Amino acid sequence: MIETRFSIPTPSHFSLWRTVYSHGWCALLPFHVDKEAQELVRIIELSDGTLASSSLSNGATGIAVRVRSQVKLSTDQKSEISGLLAMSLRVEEELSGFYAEARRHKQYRWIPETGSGRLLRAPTVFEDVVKMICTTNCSWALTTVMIENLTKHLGRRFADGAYSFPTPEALAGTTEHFLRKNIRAGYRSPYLIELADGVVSGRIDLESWRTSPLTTVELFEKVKSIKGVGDYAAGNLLKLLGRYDYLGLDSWVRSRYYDLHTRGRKVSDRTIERRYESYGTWRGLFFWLEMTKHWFDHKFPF
DNA sequence: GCGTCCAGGTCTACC
DNA sequence: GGTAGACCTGGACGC
Repeated sequence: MIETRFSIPTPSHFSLWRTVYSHGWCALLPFHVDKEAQELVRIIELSDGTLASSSLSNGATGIAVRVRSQVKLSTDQKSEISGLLAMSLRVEEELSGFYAEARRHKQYRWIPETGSGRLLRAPTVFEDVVKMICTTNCSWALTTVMIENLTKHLGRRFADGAYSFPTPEALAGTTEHFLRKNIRAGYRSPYLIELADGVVSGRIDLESWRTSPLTTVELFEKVKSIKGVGDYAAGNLLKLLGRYDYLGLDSWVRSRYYDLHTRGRKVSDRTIERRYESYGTWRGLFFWLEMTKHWFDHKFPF
């Protein structure tokens, strides 16, 4: 095994572990947090099919990256890995406007101070969409089971025994019966096949969403045109595309809101949305960070 | 041990 | 445009 090391420069107000633990993605394979080594680990599949294992930690000049591969990586391959990791960690996302807005509100000043606000995403939109569909209408425990099954049955095995996330081609090459029986994806199975088929055929261009010229409302409708993606999933996928106009309400976050703001009393979604309207296009990000602030009070980063 | 409910919802048919 | 019912799974809960 050949080891390569490099560093990814980070902007001010960047926190690796606030980003890694920004939501549940770090607990879904191929992402894995090695708490003992204090590293975020994942297998990356490069555009030429090469597999590599990347380990990320805090470094003196940014994110310290350690890559293991079976062949010596070319300059282009190292550059591709660096780009994919930087993109997943939202290193280049412009948040100065968001932080300026946060400083205007006493209750949100902790956000720029802690380097919060960057939401971890997968190297591909395809992976994000598949995972988001697998979070719908089930417990988090079942989501982790479905994603683990997907990677282990349809991903590629690296030398260390870890797996990559399946490609659209790998998913499209299965059957609804296989996904129901082996992945435990249930009624989501035909949705996943249809998504993968659409990507493979070129009918659906998911990767273009990250640089889409569409308005956020238009993009929201486009995301929702994917079978299995409704208001909750589309709202949260937009956050991973850098657009924060939607709250992405689900039962967990509603419950959290009731605990924080209404002493446990249920209120309508419209009431929740009204509370954050004044934060404009950043409202979804303020909302999510407020709902999850307590995670870092108790158990994160280590 | 068994039945029911529900969890980080969505789709379709029907009104 | 609004809503009821169906849809996979698996853990929690009550009996």
